[in-house]
Amino acid sequence: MPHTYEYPRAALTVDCVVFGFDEGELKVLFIERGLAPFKGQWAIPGGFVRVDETLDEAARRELEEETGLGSVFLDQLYTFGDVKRDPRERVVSVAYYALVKLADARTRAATDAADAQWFPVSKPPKLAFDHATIFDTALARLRAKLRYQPIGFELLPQKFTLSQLQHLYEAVLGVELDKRNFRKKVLGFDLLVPLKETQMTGAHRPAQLFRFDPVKYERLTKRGFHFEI
Amino acid sequence: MPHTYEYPRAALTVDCVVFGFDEGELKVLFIERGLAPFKGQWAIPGGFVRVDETLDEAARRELEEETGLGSVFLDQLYTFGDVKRDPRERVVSVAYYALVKLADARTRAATDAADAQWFPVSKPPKLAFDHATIFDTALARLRAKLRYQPIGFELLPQKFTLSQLQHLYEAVLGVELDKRNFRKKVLGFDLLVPLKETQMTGAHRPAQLFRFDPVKYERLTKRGFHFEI
DNA sequence: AAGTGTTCGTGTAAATGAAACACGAAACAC
DNA sequence: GTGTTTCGTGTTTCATTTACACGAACACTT
Repeated sequence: MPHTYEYPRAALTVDCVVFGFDEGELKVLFIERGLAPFKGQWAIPGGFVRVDETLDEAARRELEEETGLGSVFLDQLYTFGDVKRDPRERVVSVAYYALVKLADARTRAATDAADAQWFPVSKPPKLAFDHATIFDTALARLRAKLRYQPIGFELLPQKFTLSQLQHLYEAVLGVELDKRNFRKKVLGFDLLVPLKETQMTGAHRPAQLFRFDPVKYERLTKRGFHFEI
Repeated sequence: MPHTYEYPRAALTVDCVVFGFDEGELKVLFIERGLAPFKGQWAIPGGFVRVDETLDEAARRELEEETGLGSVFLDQLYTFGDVKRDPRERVVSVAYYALVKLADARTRAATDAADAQWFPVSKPPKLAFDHATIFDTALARLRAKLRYQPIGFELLPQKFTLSQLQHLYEAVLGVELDKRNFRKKVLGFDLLVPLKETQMTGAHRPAQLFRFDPVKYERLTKRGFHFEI
């Protein structure tokens, strides 16, 4: 069923830069293109926006279709509209970034799509289209937001220890943090609730588990509160 | 000349929230719609993206066409893609915000388009489409960015005094700032160069004029420097 | 020429927040 | 029960931020 318009129209896509935290380092998910152009090269998962879905819905749908990942943190990043970014025709892409609780999801959707693969953000493959630019933008945004918004938890299991959280920050931001000061600061925000469980891994004292409380966060943001690590 | 595609496509527009600083308060420019839908209501200036221009180019072109404003600071804001945001058909809008040196431009393009008008941001008119949401988003973004990026100058004349800058910050952020601390901090960034001129207005000691040095700013950002008011 | 009104430009002390730092507690392995 | 490993906690020092007042420069009035 063809569709006709008076003036030419750009195609509209969403692309989604998916981040996960695994083995102590930040990873990003790319998929291998099966079709030309850039056949065989790696790319950011994404696809066309349908006329009856919002941009957010399109991003979630594509993510689910291409990677099997559902219910992740999703945030709009930037819209890329260079005229020649796709060699075939004019394509404008609304880019998102997603944060995945990899440790929770791994069992199910380890790498659902056979052609999807996790890469350390420090060693991305050569990417198709302008996807290297999109990836760079997403990584910069993630690092910036991690400092002043409590989104680190989105990369950890629902129950996590303060050490895990600290290691996440250290790995993503590339800095060393003082243990006592870090705990003082994070707990001072009153966003984490201690659980009645502890985590035992290895031959040492068990660690207190926490979870993030989004309700408390909502309340605080309305009172103009400022998170910063 | 009709254009036909296999699947239906959304129309793509850019909208541009234009801010200016005048009479000690932050203003925003809206234009009155001459056509249905929302005929007679106020709206954010904008229009369709052509297939042979980037999004930034489209935003600048529309701004020039509808308001006569050229060479302004322009930054992408967010992309709005709700399915029903335009009652006629699916329209996705890439929103920008612009900062205008009103005092410089006033003589020429006071309000070039007869149907354009400046409103205090505290008293916007009823707006067409979802433009109230876009405006709110833009204002929030401007206030946030003003704190941690040196963009305040974009709303002032090229040559300005520190008092003018302070009043701008106070008006936009809605806070009172200490004069001595403000000057200490701003000059400490080493982004402003004192000119060999002073500004004489009224019967009192003349004020030193400064200009913003974008080159210095570039150099500093590459060294991971952090601006904050 | 002297006096008045107004904004400009400047330094220091107090208070607050950030950074540095070390050791006992709890679990498991042997 | 001894050894090994990570967990959990306070205080002091240093740096940054806040609070605050008065002489200087000019125009205008008398």
